[in-house]
Amino acid sequence: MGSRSPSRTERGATVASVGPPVTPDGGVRSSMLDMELIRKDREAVATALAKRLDPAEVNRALDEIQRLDQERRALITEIDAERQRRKAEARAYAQAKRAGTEPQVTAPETERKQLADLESQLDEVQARLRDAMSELPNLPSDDVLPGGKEANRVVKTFGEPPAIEKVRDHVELSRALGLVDYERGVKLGGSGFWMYTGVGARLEWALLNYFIDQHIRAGYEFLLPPHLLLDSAGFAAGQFPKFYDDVYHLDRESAPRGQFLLPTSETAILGAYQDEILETPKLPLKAFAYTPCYRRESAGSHSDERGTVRGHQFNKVEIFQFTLPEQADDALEEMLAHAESLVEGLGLHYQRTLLSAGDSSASMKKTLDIEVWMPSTGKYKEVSSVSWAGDYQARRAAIRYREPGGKQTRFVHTLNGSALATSRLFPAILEQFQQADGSVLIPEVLRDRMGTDRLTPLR
RNA sequence: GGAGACUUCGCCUAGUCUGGUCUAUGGCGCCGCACUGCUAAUGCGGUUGGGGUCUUAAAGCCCCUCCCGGGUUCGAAUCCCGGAGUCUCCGCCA
Repeated sequence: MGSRSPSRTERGATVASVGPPVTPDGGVRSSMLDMELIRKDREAVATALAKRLDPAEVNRALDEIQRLDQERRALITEIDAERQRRKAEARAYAQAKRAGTEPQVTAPETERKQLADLESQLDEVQARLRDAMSELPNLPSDDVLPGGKEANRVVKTFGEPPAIEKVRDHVELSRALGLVDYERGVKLGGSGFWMYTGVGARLEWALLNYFIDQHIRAGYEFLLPPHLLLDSAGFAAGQFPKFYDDVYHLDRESAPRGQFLLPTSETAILGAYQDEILETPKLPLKAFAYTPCYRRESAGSHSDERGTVRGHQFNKVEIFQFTLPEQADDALEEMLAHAESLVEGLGLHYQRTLLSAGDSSASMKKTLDIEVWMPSTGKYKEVSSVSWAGDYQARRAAIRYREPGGKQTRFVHTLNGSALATSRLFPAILEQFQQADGSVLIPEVLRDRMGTDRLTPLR
């Protein structure tokens, strides 16, 4: 995979090709946004993008893209014509030879060089086009508000903050109940790691199993993917190039092909279907996966991110759907309701927030967070993010379906949602269900799995 | 880690030794049509995926695609080099 130009990551490190492993011939993956839409209705694209980017910057990027697109098509026309000529000549040569006449050879040396020149020009233009395109985020959905965090809207609330006389935070509770060994976790993995112990490990596992059971019941297929993925999967999900430096990479020595530890199993589920044409009757295709998630996360700590709230490795179950475009709305609602039913099943107070354009991740048209109440900080903390990517990820991953009746292929829509991340539910459970005597009540749905209805302090 | 076999348009498969008429064979599946009271069977036709061009659209035309990348050649599924993957055997190993 040689000729692709290096791309720059956010922190300025030059990395070798994080692009898709396809020929740079303008294949299906060459656009992240629909190039035809940019050609036909640039205004609409610019307006949508301006919800999350500086308008001047958007215009500059679109100018560049359209210029490269034109250049690309001009080169292709030229190259195709040249190839056609040479094919015709080769055929004439063969015919002449068969007929016994002396075949004509026409200055092949210079011609070949000329064609090679054009081809390398095209390679370069396409690499630049792809780089420019892959920097562009998805077009936010119509109902998503422009702006940053301040434009997020709470759209739903479930339950009430529990009345707790003297709130103890989850770190204190975990220690007192013997659930998490922070010190030994650091001894093993360095700062940013912890170790669940004893009943803490059981609680963690019970949560995961509760989710898994519910997803199976809801018709999602259970996947346990590799945790080490090829770069192409990171690109497809839209995590690369932007977050290239935020994941753990193996060194060239041990992984010559470039592999990284997945930051979420979303990357794996999407990547699993790269380059495939899904059977239309099987859509929506529903799958979920459990994996730990590995993230570098910037160093430093906030008072409201103590304990297990933010770390380099945490457990998450991820639900995912591949749908027809017209099924996406319903799927989003279904996934949200499903994820929320898990939190409700645990009896936790939470709210649903519709994220603004600027606060949603770049690959998504629309994102809703499920945020659970943390008594110790008096804030809500995200335990799930449910998103609709439209065809953005499907384009990058080349995942299509066939139009019924017609034989045209189209890109599927993808949706994903955490369901759920335990590292924040765990503290929320401890804090919301703490009792005056220092014990913590176990949510009913976990009691069978835990073999107890209450966690009591170690003596 | 070592040795060998292999990778062809959804699946199976012919073609690779001996480069051109491969513009890729045949079967299965799928789609359409015909026949039949219905089903089955049969017959005929279609069926890789991309890109470019033209068009209101469709059709057409052109280019690429025989695992990937490079090379040789007027011309590569076919020859050469590098890589990936699969299988078999051997070795090693939590």
